[in-house]
Amino acid sequence: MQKTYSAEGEGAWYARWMESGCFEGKVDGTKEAYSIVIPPPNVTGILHMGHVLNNTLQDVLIRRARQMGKSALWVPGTDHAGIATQTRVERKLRAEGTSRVALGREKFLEKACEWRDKHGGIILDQLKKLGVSCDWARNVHTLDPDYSESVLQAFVTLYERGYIYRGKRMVNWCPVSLTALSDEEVVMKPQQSTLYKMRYEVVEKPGVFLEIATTRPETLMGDTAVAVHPDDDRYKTYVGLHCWRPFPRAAIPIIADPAVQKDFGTGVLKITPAHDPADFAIGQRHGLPVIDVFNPDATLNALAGKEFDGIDRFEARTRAVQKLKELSLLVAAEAYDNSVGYSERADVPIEPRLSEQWFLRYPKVEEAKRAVEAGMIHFWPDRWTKTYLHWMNNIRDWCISRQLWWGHRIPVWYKKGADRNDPRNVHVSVKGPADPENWEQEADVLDTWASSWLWPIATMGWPNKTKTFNFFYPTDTLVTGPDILFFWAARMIMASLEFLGDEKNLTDAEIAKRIPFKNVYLTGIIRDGIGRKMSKSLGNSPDPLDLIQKYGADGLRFGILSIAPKGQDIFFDEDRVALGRNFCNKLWNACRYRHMQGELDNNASLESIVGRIGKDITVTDQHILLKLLDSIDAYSRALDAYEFNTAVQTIYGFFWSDFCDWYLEASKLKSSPSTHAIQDLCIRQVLQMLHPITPFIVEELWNVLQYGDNFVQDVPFTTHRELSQKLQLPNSFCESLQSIEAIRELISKGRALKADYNLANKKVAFFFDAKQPLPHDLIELLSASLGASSLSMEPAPEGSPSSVTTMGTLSFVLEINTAAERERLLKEAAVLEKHILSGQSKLASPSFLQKAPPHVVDGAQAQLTDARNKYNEIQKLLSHL
RNA sequence: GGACGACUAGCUCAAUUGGUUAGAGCUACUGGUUUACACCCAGUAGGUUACAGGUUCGAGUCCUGUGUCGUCCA
Repeated sequence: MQKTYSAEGEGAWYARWMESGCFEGKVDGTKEAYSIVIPPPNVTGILHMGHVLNNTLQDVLIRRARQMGKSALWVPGTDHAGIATQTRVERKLRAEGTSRVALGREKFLEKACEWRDKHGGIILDQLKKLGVSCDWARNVHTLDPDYSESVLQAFVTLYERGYIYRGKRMVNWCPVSLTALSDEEVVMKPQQSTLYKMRYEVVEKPGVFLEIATTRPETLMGDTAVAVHPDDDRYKTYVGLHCWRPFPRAAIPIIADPAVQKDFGTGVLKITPAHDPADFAIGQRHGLPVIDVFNPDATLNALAGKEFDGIDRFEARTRAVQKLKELSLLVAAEAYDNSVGYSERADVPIEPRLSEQWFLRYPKVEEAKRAVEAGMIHFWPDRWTKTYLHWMNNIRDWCISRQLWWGHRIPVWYKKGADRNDPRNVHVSVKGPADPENWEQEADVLDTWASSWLWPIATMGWPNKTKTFNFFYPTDTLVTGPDILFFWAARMIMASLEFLGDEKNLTDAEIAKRIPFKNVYLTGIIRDGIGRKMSKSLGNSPDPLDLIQKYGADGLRFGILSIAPKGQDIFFDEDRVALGRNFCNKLWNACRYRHMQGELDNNASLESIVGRIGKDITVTDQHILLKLLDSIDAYSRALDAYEFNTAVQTIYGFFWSDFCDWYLEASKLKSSPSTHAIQDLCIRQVLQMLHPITPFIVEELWNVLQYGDNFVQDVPFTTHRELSQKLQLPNSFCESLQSIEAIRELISKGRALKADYNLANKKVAFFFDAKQPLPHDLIELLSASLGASSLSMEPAPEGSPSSVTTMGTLSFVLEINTAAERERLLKEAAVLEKHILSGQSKLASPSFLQKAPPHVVDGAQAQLTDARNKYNEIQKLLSHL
């Protein structure tokens, strides 16, 4: 074995796993099913740290399920990411001197498919480098023919059930992507903008002006009214009159509407129904005309007036303000903080725009709430339940149409040349009309989320009832980020409840059968060292592949899991990955050391190893066995509660501190078949615990130490209960826990004493004045661990450097610096004095003695006694100096 | 404006759900070629648990308020 572990062999192990088909999700009635569907990454994306975290967590769950003897399926796949992909393909076309429009829909889609096929595999290959154990043969893409059919079927079903409608509404319009967006794709950003105050002259009272506040003067050309609150005494007399819109000059009515806020600005609002959702609603109530002065790309059109025609919206704002100034209508321009909706993808302010779109009234909202409230679906951490319910309670219809070409084209056809609003001229079906030449298909495609909300059911074959579906559905755990709780998780719940059976109100039992997953684990968001979200634009995200290259996939996985507390944001630090790599190296070397100690005995099964442990075992042996059992228990409980970092820390602490630093060091004194067996046992169980976390190195070492020919994932996990039954440790062993802890304290004190006298690497003659006789093997251990040239079990001559411990006083003989030794002892005495005082006052309090539980009182008493003993001993030492 | 979360050693995180002297790793510093490992070993230093009150025999933990940061929703 090499002196340093190298992760170079990871690829070879992955290839062997793939060859064997061990990640295949098998329908096997003799086993319990366990399944996960991957949150499909964007097909043209590349791996980032968020993917690493998310997929490592899923891999931990799925590998652990296999170890527990379940038949596990992890379905991988990608989504087509409508806007993102189309934008990138269009960019490429522009670079080639052509365009989407020039090519036409069919040619463009060919190009887009080419692009997808070229880039689409990248992220999947990257995931394989990370070691994830998906059933790759089942890889699904949202634009695959089968999946597409599911998406269209879902649309048709919802249409038939009356959830889908088409209508002219205010939508969030992205002027760059030239498409509508759903509310969820709009992010509010705080802005420092300007509040303009301008005045409109009252038509009926020349010379009288109304002052109006607005942040968007560039829309005033679309004003069709001015509104005040009906109870606003300042303006009551004006209601019913008109005022002059300055340009294009026109008389517009002054109306009263309760939606106007009296205390905002001047209390007078300009009403632009075409460019503001609230104004649109007011316009509807008052029958106002709608004048759309914008083009789809947010330049202004001829309705805004000749001088604005073709001008960009922000330039138009400047010009409109200028013009108001020239007309002496601008009263003030004040700094003003507000929030503006931005397009999530294109990162430009969205325009509220009136357009013809397809909308979905969400189905099964009540049942979806019920599923979570009744605990059929559990969020981890639980607090997300509240966020989920809040969104569900304020849910609004979903704009599902997108003015794109890349995606699922809406399966609606209109009779050529006929009125589209007449239902008789509309055909809705998966296959399309029988006489296609007489119809034209809807141009829009569906929102990508309107395909991925079917992910758990469509990847398993819906609408067909497949064997896979029957066995593996519902899935067990969805692992995802809180940022897509609404986008995706909530919608999947509703979709599954709606589509898996007849349309009706569902009973709890029916809900439980239809839910897509039983648990939702919300990961933290990965941030950089100073708390910023990792993003490509900031350039603060390391490339996971570089990290894998540098530290190995195992190191990366270990590192990221070690800082993944439950649902908390994660401050990424490359040092943690180094920690993971170092741990792998430590593991490697411990195994190498075992290998060097001599021929391996029979390691082929747990039974054979346990059988090799003889009756000759020492206190040290007993101690490590108890610690091993504790660790397995703590590890299992942590993973059951999705506390991944706790599981990692448990293994780390046990293996590095208990096993390597103390047990292996102690066993260097004398090795026996029993100690070899115990080493083999500890390593074996550590490897089992590590398999979900660092699968590559585990597989390698499992082979090196000849634990068996199966892949580790197929070896049944040895639980705490099974192991303790096999070991049959007598209760008396529990004493070994305490005595070893005490010995360790003693050794540490002795080493510190040596270090104080700059003797750390020298052999020293020690004296130990023990309170109670020590067994022979512990004396040996003590002597060796201290680096003692000799160890006399008697008090040292008076005036020797000493350290006081619970077990007794440890000293060595040396010509000492009296002043320094006194200072050292006084410092310790001061600490003890503090403890004694606090212990005394506590035990002097009757209410403490009365109300505190006995074990706490006993503990305080024991502690006080110990501190007093040590204190007295130190006083004695001081008096001899 | 509302909701949720966080605040513990220079940094990243623990603390068995209110119980004995708040622990690890990293960093820093000191010393180490003890034949598994310098990706290592031994040791030292580092804390008024954000702040102010309260409940309690006992508070990092529970309650109230304040502050700072983050996320989500208006």
